[in-house]
Amino acid sequence: MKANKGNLPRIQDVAKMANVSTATVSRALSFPDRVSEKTRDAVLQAIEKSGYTINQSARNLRRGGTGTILVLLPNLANSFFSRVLKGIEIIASKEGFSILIADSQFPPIDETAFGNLFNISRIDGAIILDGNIPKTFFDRQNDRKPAMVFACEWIPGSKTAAFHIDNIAGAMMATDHLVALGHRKIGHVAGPQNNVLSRDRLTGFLQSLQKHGLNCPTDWKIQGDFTIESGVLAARHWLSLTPEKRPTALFCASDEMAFGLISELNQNDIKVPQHLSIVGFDDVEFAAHSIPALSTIHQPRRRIGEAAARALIHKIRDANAAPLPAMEFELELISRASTAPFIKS
Amino acid sequence: MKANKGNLPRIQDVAKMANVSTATVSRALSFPDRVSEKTRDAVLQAIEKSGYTINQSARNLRRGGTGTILVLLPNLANSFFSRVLKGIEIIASKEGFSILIADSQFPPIDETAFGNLFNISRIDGAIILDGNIPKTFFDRQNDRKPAMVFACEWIPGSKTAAFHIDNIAGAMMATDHLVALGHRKIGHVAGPQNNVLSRDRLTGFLQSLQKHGLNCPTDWKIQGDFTIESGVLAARHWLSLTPEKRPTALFCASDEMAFGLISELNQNDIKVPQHLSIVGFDDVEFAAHSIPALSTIHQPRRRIGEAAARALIHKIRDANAAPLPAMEFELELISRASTAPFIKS
DNA sequence: GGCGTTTATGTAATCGATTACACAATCGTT
DNA sequence: AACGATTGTGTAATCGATTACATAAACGCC
Repeated sequence: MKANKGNLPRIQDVAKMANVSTATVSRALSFPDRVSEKTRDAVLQAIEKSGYTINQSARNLRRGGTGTILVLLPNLANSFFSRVLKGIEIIASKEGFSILIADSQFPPIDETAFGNLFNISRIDGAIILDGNIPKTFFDRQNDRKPAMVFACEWIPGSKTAAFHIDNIAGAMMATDHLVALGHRKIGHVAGPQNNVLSRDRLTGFLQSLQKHGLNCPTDWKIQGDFTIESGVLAARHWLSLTPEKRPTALFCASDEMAFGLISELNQNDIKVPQHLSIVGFDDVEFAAHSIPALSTIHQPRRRIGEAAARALIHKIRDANAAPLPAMEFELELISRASTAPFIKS
Repeated sequence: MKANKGNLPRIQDVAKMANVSTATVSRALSFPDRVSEKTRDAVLQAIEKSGYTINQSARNLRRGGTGTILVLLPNLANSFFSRVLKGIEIIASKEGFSILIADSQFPPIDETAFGNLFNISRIDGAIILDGNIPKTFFDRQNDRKPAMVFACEWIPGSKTAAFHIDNIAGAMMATDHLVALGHRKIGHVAGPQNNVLSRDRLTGFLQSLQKHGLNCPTDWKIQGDFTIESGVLAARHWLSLTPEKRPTALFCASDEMAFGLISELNQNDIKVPQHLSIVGFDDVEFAAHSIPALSTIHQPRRRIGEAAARALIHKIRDANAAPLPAMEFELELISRASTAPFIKS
């Protein structure tokens, strides 16, 4: 009944109520089948009655963990990532982990800040959604590093487990779709140059073209950076081409860019899909409701987050355990109103 | 040089290196002016050389805190909230707190889950972005509760500090804008019924109308719930009215709804702003790039998150300290292309 | 019935930092 | 010079849960 000064019941209080030792209470919680059914019930009842909840700091201290995982994302204020984050959150909270969130790009962090984030005394592991973190960091093998997994992005050649879709396949699906609609002059708005996603999506785009015996002049490969603004710039580039030299369809490496592109074209009285077909990538929230509704490649963002979190926690709990089996994330081409059959003019 | 088995330097290792006691090391870190300059330097140097970092679990256990704050938001996969979250994250990580994120509405949580989240042995405090959490929870005064502040939303009548814009003023600005453009038949697409933001925005809307001697028939008050989909439904409602009985302008309580509304109207060959002017609320990312670009009310989401986090941490550090002074968050009417002067037809 | 095994539980050391208390050295004042 | 106040530092208890080790009881088998 009476608790200690801090007013919160401790394991001792529960032990007293249930007439057992603290060790037994601890075991009843951590290894229920190590105690007899009778005592387990008594303990659970005492816990119920006292309103006891475990003191995580004490447990973490004793167990040598921190109970928190770091989620490093390029930009939190981006709904693409917040969906993934949601998947992570679902698993993490179910498993009793807190989340430490950090943006790597805004504000940009330097390597020292980086070391602080990854400080093993603060976190048990990290989920990294940014393939552009300093490589030197990963190469350091001398000191203790927390468990890590990648999600969505990754570092090519790294042995760290990575959870992401097959971006090459996705880009091929998108491009195939345009070809199937009869387009032969197809361009690409690419993501940032040093990014793995951009690279793979470009590769998939080119592979699809090659498969169909098409090619893409330099003029039709437009450099972007995934942002709406770069989509606007891409539109200006397209507009700057002489009309007969314009592609009739564009594959954009992100929905955001497609969005900015369409917006700017609209300002200049170019209609999508009548004058130009456009496919995006990601199927973000607004894709279904933009004008016109955007054809795009859907990827299961929440499931990716969940898978990454599960794998990380698995690794944290047993560093030497076999990694969870690799996962396939299904992709889907969502054909909406921004793409239409090519019509000879 | 040699560390303990776990391989991480502890405060003892630092103490030994600096030839002082652990107490002194601890003081050098927590109360730098309680130790002489000479020893402080020695300690800092030892810390530097050993790469020592504090073990948060141990500190938390001893100090009786958890070092984590709960952020409760209605839906993480919503860029409005993720911007606020970013502000929170900036302050929290600067102050050494981890964040535990929870969605209150998706998946919905019951009162038990709620109690678990707010368990004081897991968190030091909470920032609540959802005004719809169970009232009974707040009324319980018997047991220990963590420190709390509201952000964006709040519970009317609650004494808990709340950080949010003046929604009534914002709604008035939006409505005044439509009136200034010459509109006299103005409708409103409201947010969910049990929501404080909806309520205040409706109030501001009505106050503006009254100020200008206008009124709003029931038909022109359309019930929504802040989502894109409910904007689509609002469009259908508007379309169902006989043309001469339609409002010529609508104030939408959220940008999302305005977005869905415009999208659906567009499907039905109604052009914004030629046939109907529309103002939104929040100035979310895509507002500037939708077609047409959306006129809306801008609110400083990140600053709200920062202010809330600062206030919460202040309260956690000293429960009895005077609360930080209330803040004013500036609002701004952003006039874009979705609103146009009323033209007699 | 006796002995090895399994099962259930208790005792007490331990994780690493903080801080109450004690003590010594230095300072300021008259 | 003597005494109280101040400053700087060390010793050791403490936060609460976990777990290695010990022990006791119950079981199984010949």
